[in-house]
Amino acid sequence: MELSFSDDLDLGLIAESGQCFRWERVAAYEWRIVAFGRCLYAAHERPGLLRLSCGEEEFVTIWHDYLDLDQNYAGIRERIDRERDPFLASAMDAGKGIRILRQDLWETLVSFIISQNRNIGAIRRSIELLAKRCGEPLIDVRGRTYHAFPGPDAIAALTEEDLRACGLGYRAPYVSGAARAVLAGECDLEILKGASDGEALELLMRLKGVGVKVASCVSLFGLHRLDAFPVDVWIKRVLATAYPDGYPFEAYAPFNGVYQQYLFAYLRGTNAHPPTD
DNA sequence: TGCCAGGCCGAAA
DNA sequence: TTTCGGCATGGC
Repeated sequence: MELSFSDDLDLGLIAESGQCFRWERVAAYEWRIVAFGRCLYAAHERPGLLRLSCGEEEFVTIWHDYLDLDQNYAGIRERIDRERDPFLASAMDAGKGIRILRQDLWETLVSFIISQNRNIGAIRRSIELLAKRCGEPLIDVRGRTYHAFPGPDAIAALTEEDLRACGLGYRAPYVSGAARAVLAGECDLEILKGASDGEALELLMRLKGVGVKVASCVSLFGLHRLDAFPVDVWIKRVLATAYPDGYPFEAYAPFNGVYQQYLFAYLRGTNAHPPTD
């Protein structure tokens, strides 16, 4: 099907934004996206028009929400006083098209436990190995195999050796522990979804291997708490250099996480853009 | 090859 | 309460 859009939406920027790890570039303007046990091919056909490999029904039930298409990102950008914060203004110009995906909570939790102290390429690799090892094998619309992200039961059933074979290193017991905590109900994903922002952070950090940074990423990308503000080495750097007198968290609420994402993408120097002609 | 990565844990100060 | 060493591994 075709999807016409007028708000921010740049697949390349989203793919490289460090929030998702199962987007694979398959052509200049086309990505293969695995999420919620499905596989979607999405391509920039021309400005304002995507071509999607799914039908209307799957789009409405899955991908519309996944892409957060009910949120107005241009409006979120326009809240910023460009003269007062020229650095963020530049970051937004470069990152126009980024959206915060509504990803599966469990997958997001595991992904960001895996993410600690690793670069994005290595995170992708581990998640793919994990899915191959114990995720359900499926066939996409082009006949290629993909693997659904494994549930807590499948991951809990793996040995530490299995997990280390996915390149998890010392994070293996963290991933295993999270799976067991969810299975046992000690970490209730449904309760997390209904918790306040502060409660969600606190509950997530009860898991071993989940500190404030990972909990913030899970809040932002898995619970869609758009005010969550993950601070990694890149963000720490920009706070010290571009905002030596403090960062205006209060003024930027309740979208601190969205602005953080522009800053992150800007610092990492991603420059993927859809066709403009 | 070395440096670094969407950091966290546990101990020491 | 803050600081700091150690940690597994792979990308660049």
